[in-house]
Order: sequence, then C-alpha cells, then structure tokens
Amino acid sequence: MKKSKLEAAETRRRIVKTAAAEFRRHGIHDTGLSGVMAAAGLTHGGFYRHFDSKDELVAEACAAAMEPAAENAVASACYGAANNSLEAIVTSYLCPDHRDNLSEGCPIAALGTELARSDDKTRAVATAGFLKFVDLIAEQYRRTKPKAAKARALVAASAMIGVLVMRAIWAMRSTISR
Amino acid sequence: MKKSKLEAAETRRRIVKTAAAEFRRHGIHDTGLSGVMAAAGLTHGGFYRHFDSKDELVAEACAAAMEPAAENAVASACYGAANNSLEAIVTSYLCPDHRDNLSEGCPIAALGTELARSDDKTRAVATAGFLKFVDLIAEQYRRTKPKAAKARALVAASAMIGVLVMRAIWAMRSTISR
DNA sequence: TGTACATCAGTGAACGCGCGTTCACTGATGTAC
DNA sequence: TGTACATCAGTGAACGCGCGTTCACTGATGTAC
Repeated sequence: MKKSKLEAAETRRRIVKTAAAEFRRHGIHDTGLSGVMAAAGLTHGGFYRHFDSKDELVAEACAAAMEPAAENAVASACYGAANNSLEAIVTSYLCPDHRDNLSEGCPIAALGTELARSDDKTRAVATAGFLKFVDLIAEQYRRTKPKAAKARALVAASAMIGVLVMRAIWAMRSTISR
Repeated sequence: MKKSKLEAAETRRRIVKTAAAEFRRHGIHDTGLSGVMAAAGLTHGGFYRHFDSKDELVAEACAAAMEPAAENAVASACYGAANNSLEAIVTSYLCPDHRDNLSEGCPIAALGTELARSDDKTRAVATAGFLKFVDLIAEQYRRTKPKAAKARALVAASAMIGVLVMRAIWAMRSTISR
C-alpha cells in the first residue's frame, strides 16, 4: 500500500511531531520507537522508510520542539509592554502551564541531561536553540552594552532552565521571585 | 564464600559509591548493574544480597553523591573571605573541573532530567539536597531579609545547575559573568 | 574451648522482556512506452 | 490516453542484544550446644 509522496512527507512530519511530544513527556530512553509509531497511527516496521536510526529522529524531534518554544518566547516579548518584555518572557517560561506540560514546552528543560548524552547532531541542535533563546533575551536589556547583555542573558536563560528542571524533580510550590 | 558482616557492609558501601560515579558519568539508564558490580570488583549476581532493586541503588547513590557536593560548597564558603563567600561558592561550583568531571560533582547537574523521571524516593533525596544547597546560599546574603534571601538563593542555585546542564550539552567556551 | 550446623555474601548461568533494527511481503503510486 | 512495470510507504513477524531479576550452588562465617 504505497502512499503518495505528499502523504509520505506528511507521515514523516507527523512522526517527528509525535516523537517530539513523547520524548519530552517520557524521556528519550523511555520512549520506544514502537510507541512513537503507534501514537502516530502507524506500525513500527515502517519507521526505517523515513529515518536511518532513532538518533536521527531524536535530533529532528529536538529541532522541531525548539521552534515553537522560541516562537512562544518572541510572542511573549512582543505581548509584554515595551519596558518589561524580559519579565514577560520569564513569566511565560516559568508559568505553571509550562511546568505541568513539559511535553509541549522547552526541550532543554524536559530532556537536559539526556540531551547532554545524545550524539553531536542533537547536541548541536539543542545548543543552537539555546543560543537563539539567549540572543532573544539579550535584546531585552536595552540599556546594557551588548557584551554584558549577552552574559546576563546566558545566566538568565540557564537559570530559567535550571528552575524548570528542579521543578520537574519535585513540583515545588515555593514562589520564585525575580 | 560468605564474607563477614563487616566486609559485607564495606562491599555495600563500595557498590553505592561506584554506582554514584557511574550514574553521573554515563547516566542512570546507560549504566547497567553488571557494569556497576564489575567496577566494584564483583559479579552481578550478588547485587540482590544488598539491594531490592536498581531503583533502591539509584536513590542511595543519589544521596551519597549529594553529601560531598554539599560539603564542598560549605568548604568554599568558609574558604572565601567573609564578604564574598557567595562568590566563592559560585566560582567553585562553576569551575572547569566540575564541568569536566561530572562523575564527581553535583548529581542534579549530572542527572537532572533523569532524576525527574525517577521514583519518589530518589526525587525526595535530590530535592532535599537541593534545598540544603539553597539554604547554604541564602545564608550568604547577610544584608537581605531571610525570605528574600531564600528566594534569591533558589534562583541562584537553579541558575548554577542550569549553566552546568547547558555546558554538558555543549561545552561552551563563553565566559560566564556574574 | 571445640564441634555441628544454619546462615548468607558472592558466583555464574539462566530467565523473560522490550528494545532498535531487519526483512519478506503487499499493493497503490508514479513512470516509461 | 492507455497499458505494463518498477518503485517504495507501510505491515507484521522475526532477529540479536542487553537489561533487570532470579536461582541453584559454594564455602567461609557466626552461632548454639
């Protein structure tokens, strides 16, 4: 039952999207390819018509997950008033929804140390996404010199990720001040 | 070849210590019990004379790894001059040695998202260690009200962990300013 | 103190299981004439 | 435009492998008399 090229491309996209969610929800290791394929409405056998290996899927899923996360941050910055756009980004990133729904959120917060042990491609994708996020934050420090702004943004981005990782380890009810 | 109670206790301690290092080096999932036992100079069969399950070992290894990490932070605080003990903690935590040698460092930075998917016991141990670390940092804000100090310390601790996780994803050469 | 026996730390083979991956097969798609 | 055939997306069974866990066994330890 061969499918048309269009359908096949759509299937591939669906697998990546499904994987991106499953990986973030259950972790890379605890997510089997059979599970991903089933969640995408397919049987596991067809996987290798689209990908060379699980690692390849991991890298693509990571990239796919990074995009909406970045877009969300940009949207928050735009939505926030001119002089508190940084606050808007932080509020959005640390909102309870993000904590409770990691499968749709930042892949670095959801997969951090697992990504650290993934292959070069995946780590490069994750790092690129992170640096994009850092740049976006750096832009919000309008009254700071670029170099200092970037340094601060690096710390701010890392802090946000760190908070989310800790929250995932134990949902803490403490209020995080800025 | 039964061993004396003293020897058995020593063996158990050795397994936990070995596991703590192996888990941090390769991740929990990628570290098999056979590997841990072999690294501890034993065969895998004897594992269940000491532990009920791998999960139990994970929790104990996490606890065992947390202690020296906390001690190290206290030592740094004491070593630093009275008014920059916080800086001493941060410098020590973020030093290149820690980044390059995660197997001897902070288990939360080394295992973060894997701990988040571990069982209740392990997550409780990790959270307790983290909160101890937060308290230690809060004590350094000597001119700040306790509540605000704790809030700041939470962010500071999370930030340090976040930085280390990101460094692990890709060893970044950028200088992190404080 | 010496002897007989139960205990149990450690060994190494074996278990079932789920994983990533492969493969023969099906049949609609797309192409060549 | 119609026909014949190669392609290849998707199926479902099967592969080998390493994992966590179990088990029969060994023999030194520790205890009861």
